[in-house]
Amino acid sequence: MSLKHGLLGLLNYGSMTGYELDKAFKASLSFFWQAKTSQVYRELDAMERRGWLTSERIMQTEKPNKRVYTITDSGKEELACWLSLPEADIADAMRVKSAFLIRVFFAGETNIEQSLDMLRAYRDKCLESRKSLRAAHTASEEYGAVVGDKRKAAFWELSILYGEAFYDASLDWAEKAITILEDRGL
Amino acid sequence: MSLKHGLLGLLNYGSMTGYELDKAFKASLSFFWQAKTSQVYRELDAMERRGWLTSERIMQTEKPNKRVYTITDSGKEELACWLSLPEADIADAMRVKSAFLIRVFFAGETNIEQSLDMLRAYRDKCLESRKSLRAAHTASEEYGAVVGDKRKAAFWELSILYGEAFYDASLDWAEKAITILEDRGL
DNA sequence: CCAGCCATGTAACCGGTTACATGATTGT
DNA sequence: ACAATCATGTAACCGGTTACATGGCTGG
Repeated sequence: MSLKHGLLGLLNYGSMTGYELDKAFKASLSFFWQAKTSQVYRELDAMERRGWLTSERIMQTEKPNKRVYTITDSGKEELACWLSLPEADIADAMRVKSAFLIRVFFAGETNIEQSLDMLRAYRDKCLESRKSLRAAHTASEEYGAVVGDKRKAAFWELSILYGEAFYDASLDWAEKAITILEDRGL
Repeated sequence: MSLKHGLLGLLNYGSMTGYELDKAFKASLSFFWQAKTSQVYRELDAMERRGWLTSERIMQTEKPNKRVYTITDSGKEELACWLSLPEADIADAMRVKSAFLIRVFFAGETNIEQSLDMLRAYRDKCLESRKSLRAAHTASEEYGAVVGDKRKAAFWELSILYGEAFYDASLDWAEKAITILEDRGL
């Protein structure tokens, strides 16, 4: 149930509308978790029913009406509880799912050009993602300095560092894989 | 739809029962994709309805009756088609989902000991997974030599190499993160 | 005697995806 | 003129998880 807890974490920084939350989620957590706008609204509803949030409808004339969500004490408790789940649950949280690697596993069924194309496309995507993370990194450093909370900033940095390490490793692998296939003529 | 295609790929090596497929899936593809036994049976049903498979019930007296699945030409076509999807879909296949990283992102809300415990537990799990992949690697090398298909064996190796690179990078990151937090006293 | 393997599934539920609907304001 | 931004959702569907049901044979 990570989407709910991701949203709780963001709302813990301050009250927001569903629209703003959706954008905040996509701007910060989308590297580790993806959610469609329609799902965000549905989850907010469910969270309010559980008493983790309250919402207030605000009428506007110039713009569409909006609904501002605020985390409750019960929601803060739930967040704290989720953040301190024991180590046992970490194995679950670590799990990798990659359709790409299933394709690699079965790529022996395709021809040489096809498998090399696939790997080259993967390498290019990794390069692209790596570049956009570099931008995110500098943006986060500046933001961290503004906010002034060194502890929070340190963890934001760490999560970005993870992403960089991940893409660097993926890139190295892709380049090595391409070289191996080219050299062996497979 | 990776589970369906993973199962197709395995059935393409030879006909099997649902039970055997489930075990084969868990033995080979479970690093990149996880599926419960009950889901495997459900997917096999759906795949048969689509005409990708046929099944034959085999009565046994000493053991429970079984049902052997065989890939059809239409299923082989579908597999080939999936394996040659264009680069556009690779971005989708690359996507990372990690509840653990959401926890890291919000770990600034918890205390020092809690966040260090979390990172140490993560590091330990990585070490464990890394060790079991080393075993899988040697097993795959031996199996590859027996099968004799160098091309297939090369891709099995590559997918395991990916896993090793992934866990090595995760481990390095975790150790670095622990050092940073300890040094800065955060 | 009990654990574990063999072998099949069903039912309910939850979470994620796709497609659709509305409609005013602001900037190029 | 056209796209983007603001702002809300609904409905149907698909994929993954949890819990449950059955039952004989084999090895420690």
